[in-house]
Amino acid sequence: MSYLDELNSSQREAVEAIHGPTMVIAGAGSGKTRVLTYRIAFMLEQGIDPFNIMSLTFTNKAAKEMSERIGKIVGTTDGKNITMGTFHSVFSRILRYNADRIGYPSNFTIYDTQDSKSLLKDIVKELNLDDKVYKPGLVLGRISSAKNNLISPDAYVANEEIMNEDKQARRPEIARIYKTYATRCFKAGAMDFDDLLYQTNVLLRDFPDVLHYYQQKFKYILVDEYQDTNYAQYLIVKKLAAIYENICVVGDDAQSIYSFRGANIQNILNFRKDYPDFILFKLEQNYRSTKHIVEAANSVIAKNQDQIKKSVWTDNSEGSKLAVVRTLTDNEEGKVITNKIFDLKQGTASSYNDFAILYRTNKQSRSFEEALRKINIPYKIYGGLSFYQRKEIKDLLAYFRLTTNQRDEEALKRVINYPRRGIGKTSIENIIIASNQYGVSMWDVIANFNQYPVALNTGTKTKLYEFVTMIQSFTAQLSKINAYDLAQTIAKSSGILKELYSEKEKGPEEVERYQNIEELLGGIKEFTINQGEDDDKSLAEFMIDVALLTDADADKGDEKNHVTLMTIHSSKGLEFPHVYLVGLEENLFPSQMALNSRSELEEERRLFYVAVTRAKDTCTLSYATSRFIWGNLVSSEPSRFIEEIDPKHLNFEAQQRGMGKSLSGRASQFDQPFTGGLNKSVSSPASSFKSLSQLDNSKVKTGATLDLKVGYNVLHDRFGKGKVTKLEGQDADKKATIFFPHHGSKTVLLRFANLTIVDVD
DNA sequence: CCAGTACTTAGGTTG
DNA sequence: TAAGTACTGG
Repeated sequence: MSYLDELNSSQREAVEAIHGPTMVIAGAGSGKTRVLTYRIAFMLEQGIDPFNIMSLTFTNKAAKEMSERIGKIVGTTDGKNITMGTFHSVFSRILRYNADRIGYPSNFTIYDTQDSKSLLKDIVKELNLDDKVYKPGLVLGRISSAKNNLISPDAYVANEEIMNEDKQARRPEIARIYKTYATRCFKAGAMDFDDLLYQTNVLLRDFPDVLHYYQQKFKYILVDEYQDTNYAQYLIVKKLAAIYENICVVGDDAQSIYSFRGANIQNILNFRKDYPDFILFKLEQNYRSTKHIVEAANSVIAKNQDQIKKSVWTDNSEGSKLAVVRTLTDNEEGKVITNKIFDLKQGTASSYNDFAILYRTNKQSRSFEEALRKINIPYKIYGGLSFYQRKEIKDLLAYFRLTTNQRDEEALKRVINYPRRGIGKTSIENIIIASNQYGVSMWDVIANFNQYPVALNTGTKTKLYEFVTMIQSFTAQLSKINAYDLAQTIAKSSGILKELYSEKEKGPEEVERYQNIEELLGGIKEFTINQGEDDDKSLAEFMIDVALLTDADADKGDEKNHVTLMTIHSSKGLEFPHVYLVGLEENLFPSQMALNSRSELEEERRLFYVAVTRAKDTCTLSYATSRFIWGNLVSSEPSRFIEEIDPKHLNFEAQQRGMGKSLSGRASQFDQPFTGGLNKSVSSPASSFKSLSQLDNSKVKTGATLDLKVGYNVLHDRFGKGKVTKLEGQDADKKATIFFPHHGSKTVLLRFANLTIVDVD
């Protein structure tokens, strides 16, 4: 029972109330994760079977942290038997078990956002709609919010309010796109991220026996970050908890920062309605931050109208006031903050891990990155392109996806001609047309030409046949060899490894790509054998979760000594001794787009609250009086959020001067107009000369008539001397693959390449 | 097929 | 400005 002694009285009450509906409103830094983990430990101690517990989180990061902490307290065996993870991962597994009920294969693919957008782009084209009006991201957003509110394509058309919204936005065809999109996903045996929640709802709605089974299994349900759940998630939880009502939700309305993508604060109010006899616990003591920080944050959030009343307080020391720093430009902001970090680190013997720079938008990272690099401070930027989104990784994964699910159209489109095997755009379009015509998947078409005739020439059919046979040979090995061996086989036989290897000479980016592939294969190797089970894991098993993984899963235990740079959104749930909250300017934070309505402005304010409460010891606020926005220097006003802080918690620092020599980069370009505009008059005549000289270009190429043979040495205009290694195509399409010592292997069309034969060795 | 250029567009982000 | 895509000339 020793761990219970580590809790304060309200924490302890929240831990011990394991029966019936409970809601825990947990202020920032109030020990929320501790309560959740101890609560589970307490349940097990009371004899509750871990198989009957389900604990849901909103992010991978939170899920991982929770599972580690629980493992430590209750031991790994019990820990493993608890159903724990994000909504998406937990319900994707349940969907796989029951896929046949709703007409999906159990090995359905999960489309990520890129896949969804690429499919939507195709559909917009096929329906002959304007791709400027129906931009993939925007359309996906509409579809996503429909699914999050459990609105099917048919219900969408029938819903007047929604249809009117679309009409007024001059996008009346979204309903049609949605319907086509849903059909295509289904045909491909694929679910997008929103489907994982939407289809779970369908499953639980249409199959009472399935619902009953999971109601009995999950007698105890915990939901973290409840303020960030959307309607689809809310309803799943409500249904599963309907019999036993042992449900505990934990959240903080003041930290709700995802309403822009469907999170619904209403869920907290619904909870009161759904379980009138629920017990409410409030965790109000902050253990993280100094008094100045807690009270500064409180004074700002008090300006919000929509909130559950609570008073967060702390027993910690008073600490120092929040510093407010003003700089002239965004570049100077980078330098000043960086120097402050350097000085504080020297003065306090702390580690660079103790520092975080938080910003509203990802693109603000640039000036800090440059400044940190200049004075050699190690840093790590979170966010941006994740490992699993990189092109080379997605390419190889597409082969894996196709191996486990041939109907996966996005995977097929990605690799059908990568590495190049002479299957062109027109051929692919014809295959898509045929697949729509026959109502089958693209794979069905290319694997059964007899059954589904397509407009393709024999040569292309032969190439497709080879491709199909290759994939089938991979599939045949799924149950025979382990994940790592099959992954290796695919990487080699598909030609991807070779392709990347041959590009390695080109430059550091190509080398990195090759290394990324090696890293992925290494990760699969670890997955295959590391599990300690009797049997090796298969590639199909590896693919189950891969679409749901993020960078947080990729870099394992990276305890390097670095300053952290991230957006405020991704900082939620984290804490740092020293926080630098930068770019505090009107129209940036709060974002210009949030100024239209009170509710949007209040979400920005909650975001500000989240940012300030990440800090344990010091918090520095900074803004620049001018900043480059899309190439123009725009002057800016300090953020209203600074004024909203009770000034007794603030310390306005004198403006920093002479930090760097000259304002570098874009700042000096700003000076140019004042120095006479000379640069302008230099550059434009030069470019007009160039276009004049292009006009009288009358060179004529006759390369196609060259009688080339493999082994000839030839001279190319641009690449110099090289040796012909391969010849293919007829007449106008005749092309040669030539190895150039300085540029690697290139394939050129003879019609265009101005080749001269040097010798015929 | 390759590479250079003209043109477009620009929010925060998890799974 | 910067990055990404579509187009075009060789």
